[in-house]
Amino acid sequence: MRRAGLTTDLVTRAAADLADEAGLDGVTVSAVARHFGVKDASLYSHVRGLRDLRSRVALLAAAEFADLLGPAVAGRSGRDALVAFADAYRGYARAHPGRYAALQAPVDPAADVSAARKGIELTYGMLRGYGLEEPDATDAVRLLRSTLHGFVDLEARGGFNDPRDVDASWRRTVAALHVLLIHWREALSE
Amino acid sequence: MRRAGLTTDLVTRAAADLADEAGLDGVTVSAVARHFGVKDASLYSHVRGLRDLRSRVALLAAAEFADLLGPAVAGRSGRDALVAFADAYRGYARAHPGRYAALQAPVDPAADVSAARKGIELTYGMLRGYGLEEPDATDAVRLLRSTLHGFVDLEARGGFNDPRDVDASWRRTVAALHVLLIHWREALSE
DNA sequence: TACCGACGCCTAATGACCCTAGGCAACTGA
DNA sequence: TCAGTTGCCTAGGGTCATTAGGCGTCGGTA
Repeated sequence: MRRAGLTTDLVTRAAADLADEAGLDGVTVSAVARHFGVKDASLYSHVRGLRDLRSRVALLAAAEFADLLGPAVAGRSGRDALVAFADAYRGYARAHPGRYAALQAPVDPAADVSAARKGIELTYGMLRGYGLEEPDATDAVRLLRSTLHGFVDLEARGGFNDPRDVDASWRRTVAALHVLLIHWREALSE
Repeated sequence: MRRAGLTTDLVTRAAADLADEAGLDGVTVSAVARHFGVKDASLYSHVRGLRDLRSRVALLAAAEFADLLGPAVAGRSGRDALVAFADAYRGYARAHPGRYAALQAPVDPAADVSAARKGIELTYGMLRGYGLEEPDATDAVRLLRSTLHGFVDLEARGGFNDPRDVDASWRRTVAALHVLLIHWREALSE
């Protein structure tokens, strides 16, 4: 009987692809097993279970995401960096909706969170060009993450029904964030 | 054998409460049946199935949400209206995380979407005080929804790890949105 | 009050899916 | 070549969604 030649990595990649196609809820042990033409139980040698599988997808996505965002901001600053960062962010979420969703799921505390932290650090680094210091930097990062995530999440769920071009709204949104960050100090002294 | 006295409405309410306690994924036919001390199959006289049940929770939430947001903005305008709106928005999401999550799920096309539309209209109405016209209004509504939803969603998922006070970040975020809306025209002509 | 029809809740049964335990065969390296 | 590892399997138990069909309970009517 031929072996399928599974590995933890192969299984994780298949799960990630499945997530993008069928949604994060579509990532099931059975579905992945089916994809490899293998019985459910066979996957348990490579993956601890469903939680573990989804966790691994999240980790994979976090690494990919950071690898995309890093180059986007490298060598840029200010508005250029923000636009590149935001476009890369939205681009990933659109190209890989399931992976992006996995990214939002609560992380297994035992997992390696370095990739996730790298993403946050990239955001802080990008904002350094706007000259914000604590606690403003934290507030600004939160605002930025909120807006980008919110837009992308609503878009993925089909939350924008109006015919008005969503791309245009996106550009406006990113532009608005830029204006905000520039005038942060003077506008928002508490 | 005593009857439990179920109705579609009772079942929906129980499901909504369950969503807030156990998350939207915790809303299952079995769990609701268990709550009433009834067999799973018994619920199918009142609800078409799991999809229908969750749909009804979303509808219930949409109505509650609109009933909360409406009074919050009534009689206010400008910054006051925005702050009241935003605080009511976040307040609902925090008090009813499962209902809020249900609100984001794709709506059954056959369902009554009037409550959802009412929420959007409230947002447009609130922005009227800022003197925005199309297409700026649509862009502004999208930015607003994105930021509020993003913040609330990240907060619910425990996405804000820093010790810095999340309430303070929220106030800053809402203040930032206000500044943005005031200067929308001059700052963002494309 | 006695009956009757409607329907509320039940049992039974199927099919997904998650997961564990234990076995055999297919690779791997000495 | 042969032994050990381990990849994948069978068997089996549990939860959950859903359908079909039955029975007893309740409200209304004679």
